[in-house]
Amino acid sequence: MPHLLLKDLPRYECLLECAQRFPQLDPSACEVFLHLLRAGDEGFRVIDAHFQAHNVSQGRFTVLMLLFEKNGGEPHVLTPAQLAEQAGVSRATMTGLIDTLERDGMVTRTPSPADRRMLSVTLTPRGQTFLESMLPEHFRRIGVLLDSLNESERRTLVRLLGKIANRAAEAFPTAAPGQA
Amino acid sequence: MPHLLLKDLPRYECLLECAQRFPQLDPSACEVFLHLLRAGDEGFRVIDAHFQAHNVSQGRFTVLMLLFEKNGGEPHVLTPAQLAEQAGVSRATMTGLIDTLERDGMVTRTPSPADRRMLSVTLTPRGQTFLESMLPEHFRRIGVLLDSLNESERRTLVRLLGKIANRAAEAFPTAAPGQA
DNA sequence: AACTTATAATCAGGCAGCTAATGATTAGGA
DNA sequence: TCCTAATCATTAGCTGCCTGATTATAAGTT
Repeated sequence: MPHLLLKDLPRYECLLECAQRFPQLDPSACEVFLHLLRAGDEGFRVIDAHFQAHNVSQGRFTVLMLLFEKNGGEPHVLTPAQLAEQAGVSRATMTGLIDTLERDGMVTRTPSPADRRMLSVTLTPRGQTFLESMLPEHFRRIGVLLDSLNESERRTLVRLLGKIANRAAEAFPTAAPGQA
Repeated sequence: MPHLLLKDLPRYECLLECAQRFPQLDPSACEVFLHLLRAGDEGFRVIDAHFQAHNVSQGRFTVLMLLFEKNGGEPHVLTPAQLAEQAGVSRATMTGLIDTLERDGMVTRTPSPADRRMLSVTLTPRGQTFLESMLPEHFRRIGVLLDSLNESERRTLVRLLGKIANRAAEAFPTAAPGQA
């Protein structure tokens, strides 16, 4: 599941040595890249452990959050296709996610009166309660992960991470975006 | 496969609104966290597309790299257990990875003369050639991803990402470390 | 009405990682 | 020597995600 399958990152000297053999290797770029994957993996591991304790996967959690009724907003009723689009997964995957969530009583499928091909997916009261019970710890964990960075460092991090993500999307656009 | 299943990150105002309902939610921490997962996912997507073009998974690539003979180093012959340890996967998973790599002629298993329970896994010439042919593009992609950051920004990023990873490992240690 | 095209949701099958259980071998202790 | 415990690799079966094919419905064309 993790993106980086390495217990320990290679030392910088090792990157330098490797760069002699492969002139394309930019040691400081590789170092940043490895740190990025590791930090992402570690952060994900922390929240995923909490997910597993509540018997929910990242995918199912995302679906619940997309359906979650915010403070005074409308009920957020979406079709499987809309959910798949916003979650960035294929419709087939979304079918499976909704299957599990429906079996667990978190969401319900209701046929659409206008178009019989379509369904509406709604969060049940049980799903609402579930989220409200687990979200505090979820947010607490994220807060702990970042509590050693001050506001200035956080702004810097957001800016630099944004640069990398934008560069990735621009230089290597996605070939087949999910379900175009 | 990605860690973050969201096409678009929530707006900051949305985090602020949510924070009114959940006092544990630290908006700037959440923003950094979302950016971290997204940047990690995007970076991984870029190198994984290259892996797929060469019919290799992240796991198999890691095994090949662990066995890769550096400039003048020794041949890097390892047992499946050592590979699993260094790659951070279970031994069962490593068995499967080696199965595939051996079927493709990238590595060989040889019985250990000293201890008949053990094997040695070795990179074949074909595996060596394979790595040498794909690594330049691999490193090139990492260079492109980071080419909009100067050296100062890279050092900052390494430092801040390191802080997060260390905080994660320290505040939320892994419960069952692979195969202890 | 009949035909074609597009779209919604689903089904079938695959792959990568995991845990738990198994068989073979080694090491240590009485 | 024999018994027990530990270790190595493997197998079997699970989950979560994926792609590609399938079925039902809708909409446009003639």
